[in-house]
Amino acid sequence: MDRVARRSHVLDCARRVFGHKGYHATSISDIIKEAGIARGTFYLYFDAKRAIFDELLDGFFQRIDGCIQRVDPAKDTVAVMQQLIANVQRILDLLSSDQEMTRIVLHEAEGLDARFDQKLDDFYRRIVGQIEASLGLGVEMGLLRRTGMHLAALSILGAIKELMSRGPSGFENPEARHEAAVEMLRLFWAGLANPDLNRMLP
Amino acid sequence: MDRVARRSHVLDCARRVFGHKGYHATSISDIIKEAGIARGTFYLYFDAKRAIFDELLDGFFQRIDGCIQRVDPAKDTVAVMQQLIANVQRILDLLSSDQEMTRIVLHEAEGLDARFDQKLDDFYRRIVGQIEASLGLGVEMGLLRRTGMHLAALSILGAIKELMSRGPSGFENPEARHEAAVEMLRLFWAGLANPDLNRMLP
Amino acid sequence: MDRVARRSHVLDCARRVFGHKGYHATSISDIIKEAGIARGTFYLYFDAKRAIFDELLDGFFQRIDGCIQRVDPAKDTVAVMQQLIANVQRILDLLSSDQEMTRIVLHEAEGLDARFDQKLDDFYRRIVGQIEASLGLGVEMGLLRRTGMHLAALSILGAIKELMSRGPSGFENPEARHEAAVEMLRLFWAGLANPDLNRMLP
Amino acid sequence: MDRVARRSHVLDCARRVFGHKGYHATSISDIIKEAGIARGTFYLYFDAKRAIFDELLDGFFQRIDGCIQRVDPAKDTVAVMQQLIANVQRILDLLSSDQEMTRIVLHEAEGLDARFDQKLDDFYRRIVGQIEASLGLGVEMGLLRRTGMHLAALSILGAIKELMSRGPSGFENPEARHEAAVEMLRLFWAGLANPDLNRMLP
DNA sequence: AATGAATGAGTCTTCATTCAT
DNA sequence: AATGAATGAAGACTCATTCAT
Repeated sequence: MDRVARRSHVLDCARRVFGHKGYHATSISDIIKEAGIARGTFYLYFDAKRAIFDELLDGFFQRIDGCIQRVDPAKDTVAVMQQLIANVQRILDLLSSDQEMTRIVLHEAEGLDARFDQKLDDFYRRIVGQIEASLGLGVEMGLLRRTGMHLAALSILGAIKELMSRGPSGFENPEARHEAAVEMLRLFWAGLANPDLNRMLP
Repeated sequence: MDRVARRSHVLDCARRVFGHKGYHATSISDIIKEAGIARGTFYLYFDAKRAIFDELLDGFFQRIDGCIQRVDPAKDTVAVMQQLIANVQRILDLLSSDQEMTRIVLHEAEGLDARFDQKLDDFYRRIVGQIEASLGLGVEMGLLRRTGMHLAALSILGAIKELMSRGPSGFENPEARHEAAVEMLRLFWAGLANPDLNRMLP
Repeated sequence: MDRVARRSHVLDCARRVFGHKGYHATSISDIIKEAGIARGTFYLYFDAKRAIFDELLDGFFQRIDGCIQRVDPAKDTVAVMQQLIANVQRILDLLSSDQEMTRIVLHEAEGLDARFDQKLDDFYRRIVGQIEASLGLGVEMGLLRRTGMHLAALSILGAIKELMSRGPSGFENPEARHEAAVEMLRLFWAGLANPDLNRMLP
Repeated sequence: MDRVARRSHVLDCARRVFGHKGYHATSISDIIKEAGIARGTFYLYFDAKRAIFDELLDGFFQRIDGCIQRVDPAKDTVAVMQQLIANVQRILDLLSSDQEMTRIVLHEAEGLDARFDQKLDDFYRRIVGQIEASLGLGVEMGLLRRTGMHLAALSILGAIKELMSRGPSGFENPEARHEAAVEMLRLFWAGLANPDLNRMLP
């Protein structure tokens, strides 16, 4: 096994163990046992326990960033909606395809270390920024109202996080994820109100 | 200082340190240094590090539970809305008043220990259940549509969590919190769409 | 309760606890809980954990010493034997009547502390000395052979100790103890007797 | 130093320290100081303080078990006696050669822990059983009387124990040990012998 | 490159003893 | 005399990291 292959093998194993036991409960011993390498070998590839965790996080964040695509301001409202739905769905798909990292990010990655927290915070702010940008586009197109967009962006992020944490477990099914993405759009686009009553709002 | 006062003094100090450094990074030494007591004294009041953290968590959860009040199904829609806003605001007020515990629960409390995680999960499920119950009431009153209520409940929880994690920092101001509560209601009740366009939704 | 009564009450309780849990596993907390007194009160009556244990040991040793009575060199061989049997039996009786202390001395009292070990060693040497003196009397009377008396004395002590440690459990019955005393005499007498007198044994 | 050598080096050191200070008074720090290793290294070879003590005990018990050999019921009474003497002497030799473990077992090993006590008790019962079996052989051969064999077995065990605890200190000399073994046989044989055969003793 | 033995700082927890009330 | 809160030294054990082979 060459350097690169071994490196990524160890990363895989670490991800599995971290996802299973959490950061603190995972020891270097766990990782090298899973990877079938010697103690010293681990430090040949990674500087420290923190470093390998860091790297897992970075890779995961990058993949998520890749899911979000700039919305093309087509004239057709439906086409815009579809792009938004597609963005959400790509994220749900990715998270579902890497449940270990999802679990790590949602449940284990906070409160470990000031540097980790900073990185995580940066990531989330970036996500929120991108959501806000998308919403801004909708505003410009006259599709969305002008106020409360920051709160909305936070809510959308929170909704995705809760969905993955505590949502229905049938998410291995891609259609369930599509359905969820559509439902999210429906919720945030149109709200919960009975359509007939919508106009009484202040 | 009598037993009760000292006990709550130690709890306060522990909360401060946990909030600052996180559960794992906090050692008993940190707590007793902050509290100005001897090592043995700590164990006179608390069985273990876990126990004091547990107690902090329990107390906080209880206070949050106390914030949520059953909505009275008044005939007047506005009155219902006001009750919902009041619920959200009470929660925001509490969380703002105890930022250390808020930080602990949001950022540090997961992934510590199977028991803690269970407790936290139970708490969140309870909250989601209460939100769903409130929404169900709205459905029965004909105010809200019938579908997607679970996703909505998760989103509302997620929204509050993100708001406290990453929301505007001006939350020491009670009016800012009131404003946020109103805005949340507006968002979830009516959605983001430009009111004129609402009816084009599928 | 006056000073003296309380003191001996605490001693009793300590004996019970030490006998039950052993010296190291017994904490001051155990003792004061059993005695129903406060922590500080314990130290009003005893200097330290060691001190109360010491005192228990001393009292017990004294009582055992009191069991052993100088053998009167009667002309009648049978009378001598009876005195020896009576000595052994008194010891067995005492040990049976205070099983806690017996257990402590046999199983817990060694290896605690150089001073304790010294005290215990002194006690056992004294016992061995007394047994040797008795045997010496038998030698002088022409009843016993002249050699190997030290080994014999050690064996008799060892026999009693093993009997109490690992012997039949029916020792609550005084007759069983009498029987054992007689049997011990038979065993050691025949081994020690002046060969010419051996055949007079029962 | 390779793994095996280091392991047995640590065992040796631990035996020395335990023998000197007793189980409770010995800390891991004492052992590693004696062995010249780091704290963590100790735990590389042994799971816990209990574990290393356990291992010392087990090894010692095994060696003692190895000393006791089944008596061959030769026709020649003297040959039987010689075998018995040889058994006793092998035990005395072993105990003399490992005075630290002897001290530990006799003075320190009881009252430490329920599991240790059980192990020790099992060991002693096994020994007593083997002595009784030997005596039973003598009974079958018509050499010994039929009664009191359990007390006799306990006495023989007790005798050996006292001999090693409080016996003459000249036991480094193998001849002194031989002499003692012979003397023990003389004492107990005469006590146990079938009265008809008593006079054949030397 | 790979190994795995060695390290030692750091953690939680216990408990005999003291001392202010 | 009695109390019981407070003390802090000491102990067992863990584990990320280093380094000689």
